[in-house]
Amino acid sequence: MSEQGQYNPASIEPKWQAYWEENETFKTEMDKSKEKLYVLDMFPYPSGAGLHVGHPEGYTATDIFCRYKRMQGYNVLHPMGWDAFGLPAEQYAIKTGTHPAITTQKNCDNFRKQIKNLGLSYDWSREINTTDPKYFKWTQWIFKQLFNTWFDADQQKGRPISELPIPAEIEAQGQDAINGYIASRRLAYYDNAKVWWCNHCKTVCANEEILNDGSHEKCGTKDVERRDLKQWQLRIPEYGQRLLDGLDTVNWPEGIKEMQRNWIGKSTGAEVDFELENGAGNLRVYTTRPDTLFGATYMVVAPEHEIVTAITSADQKEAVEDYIEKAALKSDLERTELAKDKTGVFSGSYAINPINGEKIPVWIADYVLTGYGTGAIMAVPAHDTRDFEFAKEFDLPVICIMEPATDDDALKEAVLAGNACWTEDGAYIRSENEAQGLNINGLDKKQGVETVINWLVEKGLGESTVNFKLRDWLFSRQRYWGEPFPVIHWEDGSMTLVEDEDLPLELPKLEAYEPGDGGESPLGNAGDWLEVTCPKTGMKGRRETNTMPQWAGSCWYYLRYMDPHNENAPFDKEVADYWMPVDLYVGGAEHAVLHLLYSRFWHKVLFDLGIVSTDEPFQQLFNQGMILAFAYEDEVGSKIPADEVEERDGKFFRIDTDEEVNKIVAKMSKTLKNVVNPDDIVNDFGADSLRLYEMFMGPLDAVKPWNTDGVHGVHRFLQRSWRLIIGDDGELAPSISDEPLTKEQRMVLHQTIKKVTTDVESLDFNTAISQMMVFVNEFSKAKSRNREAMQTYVQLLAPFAPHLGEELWQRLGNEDTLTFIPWPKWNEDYLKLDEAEIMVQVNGKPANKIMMSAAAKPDEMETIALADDKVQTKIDGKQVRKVIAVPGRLVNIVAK
RNA sequence: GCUGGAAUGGCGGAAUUGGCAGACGCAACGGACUUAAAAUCCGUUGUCCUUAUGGACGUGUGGGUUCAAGUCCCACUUCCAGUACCA
Repeated sequence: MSEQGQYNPASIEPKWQAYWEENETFKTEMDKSKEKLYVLDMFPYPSGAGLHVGHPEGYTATDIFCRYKRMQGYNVLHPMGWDAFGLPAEQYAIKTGTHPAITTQKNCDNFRKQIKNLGLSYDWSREINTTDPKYFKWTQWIFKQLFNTWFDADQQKGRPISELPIPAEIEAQGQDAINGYIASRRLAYYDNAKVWWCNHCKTVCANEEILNDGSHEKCGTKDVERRDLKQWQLRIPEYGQRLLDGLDTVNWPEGIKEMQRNWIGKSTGAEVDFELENGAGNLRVYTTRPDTLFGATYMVVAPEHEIVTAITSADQKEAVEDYIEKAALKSDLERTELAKDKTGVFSGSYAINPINGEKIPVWIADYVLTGYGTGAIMAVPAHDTRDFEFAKEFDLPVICIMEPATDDDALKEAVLAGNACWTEDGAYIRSENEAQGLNINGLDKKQGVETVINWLVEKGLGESTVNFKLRDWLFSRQRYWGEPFPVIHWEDGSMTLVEDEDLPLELPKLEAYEPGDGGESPLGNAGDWLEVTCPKTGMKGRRETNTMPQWAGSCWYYLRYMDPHNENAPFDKEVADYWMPVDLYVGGAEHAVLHLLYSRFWHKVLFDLGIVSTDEPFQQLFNQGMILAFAYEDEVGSKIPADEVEERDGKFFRIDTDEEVNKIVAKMSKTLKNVVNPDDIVNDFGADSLRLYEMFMGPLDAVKPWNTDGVHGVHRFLQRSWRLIIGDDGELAPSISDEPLTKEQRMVLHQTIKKVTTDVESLDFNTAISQMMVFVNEFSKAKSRNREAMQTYVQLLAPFAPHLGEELWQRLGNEDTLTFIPWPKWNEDYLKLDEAEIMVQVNGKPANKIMMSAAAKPDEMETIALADDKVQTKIDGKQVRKVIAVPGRLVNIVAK
C-alpha cells in the first residue's frame, strides 16, 4: 500500500487546525437572526503538570455537541479560559522568586497549546484569564456591588444599600449607629470571624476547605487551628430560600440538586423563650419540634454561648471554666471522632419550661453548636437521639410524651418507659396543661407542631422561624496571588472602597512572597502600594492586604465570555440578554456544591440589581465521570507502581519478587505510575482517536478506567472509515459510485442518521459511535458505495473526528469546511422492514423464528405461528390457553 | 448513620423502557497474506452437558407480580460519591 493512501492523522490534523485558525471558523458574534446556544466547559486551573486525560473528556463532549449544533444552524458560543489565580504559582514564587504572573503565563500557554492539539472548536478570540487586570477589574467591581447591596427579606430580593430603610430607634442613636446598622446589612462585610488558619499554607481557609479528618483540602496537612481574625464575609445565607427555589427551575442531575439542598439545609421550627430561674433573663432556643415541649427535661447551651457566665453558679464555676477550656482546645478532629461520647457540665442554674412551669436544669455541652439556631436547645431525650444519649450519659430524666406508631411492642414499651428514643410519628400523651388552655394529647406530629406554635405565638413565648445550615461565606485569604480588595482602611477607623475609575487595583511587584506570621498576607510588605494618603483631606490610610479566594474569578467568568473585551462594563446588557443563560454546562462533580452554589449566588445578586436578566445562570448541567486507570496491589492491599508489574498469561506479577498481584482500578497518580498523558496518545494515534476513545469508553457521566488498548480499536475504526472512501493510491476509492443503495444499505444509513442524531442530543456518545461502527461494517463489505451516502456518513462522523471529517469531505469534492453544512435528516419510512423475523415462544420459551410481514396483525401472526411445524411439535398434546402477539416483535403461546 | 448513584461475559460496555440478554469495541483463539514480524482481512468466542443434532443454566442475593422481568414491586449484600451532633 502506498504512503499516500494511508490514514495519516499526523499530517491531516495540523492541516485542519491551521485552516480553522486562519479562517476563524469558530469565531462567534451576536446575531439575533439566529437561535443562540451557549455551551460551556468548566475552565481549568492551568497547573504546571499540564493536561491529563480527564480534561479532554468533558471538552470533547461539548465540542461534539457544538459542532453538531452548528450544523443544525445554531449560533454557538463556545469559549475557553483560565482560572489562573491559585496557590501553586505563589508557592513556586516563594521558592524561586519567579513572579506568579510569569509561571501562570507559561502554564496557560502550555495548556492552550495542548488543548489546540485536540481540535476543539473554541472561539479563542474570547479567551479570558482571571489574573488579567482587565478581567479582575470587573471581579473587583462585582465585589463593590455586593458591598453596596442588602437583602430585603420581605421581597426576597437584593436591593441597593441606598434603599435600606433605617429603623427610627437606630436613627435616634446618631450617625455611628446608622453606619453600624448599614454595615450589618451589606452582603459583603468586614468583621471578626472565628476562622480556620492553616499553619502550613499560612492562610485562612473556608470551613468547606477543611475536610472531615481535620486536614486542609489544599495542602493535606492537619496543621490547622481556629483563629479570631478580621475577615471579609458574604451573607450567602440570606439567599438560602432563593438558592433552594431556583433548583426547581433548572435541568440538573437530581443528585447534584439534592447535594445543594442538603448543603443549604433549610429547616423550619420555632424559637422559644425559657425564663431563667436566677433572674438572668430569658434563654432562647431553636427547635424543630416545639410539639415536644412537654417532654423537655433539661436544656443545653453551647460552650461559646454568651449567656454562659450569667448562668454559671458559684459552686459550678470551676467545673464550667474547666470544661469550656477543654472544649476550646479540642480540635475538630477530636470533636467529630469522639462524637459518640457526649460530654458536658451542669451550669448550676435552672430554667422554667413555659409550657408547664417546671424547673429544668441548664447544661453546657459541645454537642450544641454556636453557629446554628440560637446556640441553645431544649433537650427532649425521649424524642431526640442526641439528647437521649446525653441524658443516659449524665443520668437525666427521660419523659416520653408520644406513644410510638409502631407494631413492635417491645420497642413501644421501652419508649413509653423512657428506655428508648422515638423520633417518628405517633400520638401524644402527657401533653396537656388545662390552666394554659393547651392539650395536644392524641394528635399526631404534624397537628401537634402546628398547635403548639400557634399557642406559643399567642402567649408571646416564641415564634416560628426558618434556619439554614448554610453559613456566611469567608471571602478573604492571606495570599498574594489573588484579586486585591478595592478597599482602604483609614486611620480614623473608617473604610472606603476604591472608586470605579481607579479600578483595576493591580497587585504590586514584590521582592518576597512569604506571608507574615501574624496572619497578614505578603501584601503587608508592599510599602508604596500599601500606604495611601487622601488627596482631599490628607488623611492616611492603608489598603486591604487580604486578597479574594480562587472562587471569586470563577463565580462570573461565564458572563465575561459573552463580551470579553468590554472596557466600560463587565459585559454589555444587550449581549448578555442574547446569550444568557448557559444552555449546557459540563464539568466534574467535584464542583457540585461550592463553585455552583457560589456562582448561583453572585448571579442572583446581579439579577436583582438588573445587571443580568436571568435568575439562574446554568440551564442544563452535566457532570462527566472521572477517568481512572488500572493499578496493582498485593495480597495485603498495598499498591504497586505500574512499572514494577508485568503481565503473563492474563495474570500480573511483581518484576522483582515474582509475587502475583491483583489488577485494580484507581485514580491516576504519580506514585502509582499510571498517569496517562494525552500528548502521548495524540502522538501515537492522533487527536481524533483520542477524542473517539474518550467518548467510546462508556457513558459520559460514568466513572471508568482508561485502557490504552481500547484506543487501538477506535483508531482501527477511523482507518476503516478512511478506506471506505480513499483507495490505496490516495485517490477516491473506485468503489465510490452513484449506484443507488440497496434496501439494506439504505436502512443502515438511515438508522445511523437517526441514532447519531438522537444520541448526540442526549449526550450518549458511546452508543452513537457504536452505530457508526455498524455503518462502517455494513459498507466495508459492499463492492459499490454510493457517493451521497458516504458524504452523509462523513457529516455524521465529523463532530466526533473533525480532522478526518474535514479531510474526507474535501476529498469527496467539497471546497469549504463542513462546519456549517446542514445536518442530515433521516426518513422514518426507510427504517421499516417489509418482513420481520418474529420470535415465537411456547410458554415463554423460544420455539422458532418465523419470517412474516412486518405489518401483520396479531391474529394473522397467531395463525402463522400456530401453523408452524416446530411450534406444533412443542404444543402437541397440550391445549392452547392463550396467545399473545406483539406486532413486529413476538408471539407467545400459552399451552397446558 | 443519612442522602444520591451503581452492580450484566476474561475486560469496557449495549439492550426501542416489560418482548430473542450480551449490540459495538478490547482481549483471546483459529485461518489468509508475508521469508518473518507488524499492519490488514476472514472466522470463532456467556457458562456447562453433548461427536453433532440438541439441551440445561445465566444480568449482585432471596422472594414476588406477569403469558413474558436486566428492566416493575418487597427484603437484603457489596461498591462508589457526598455529608456528618444543624436541635
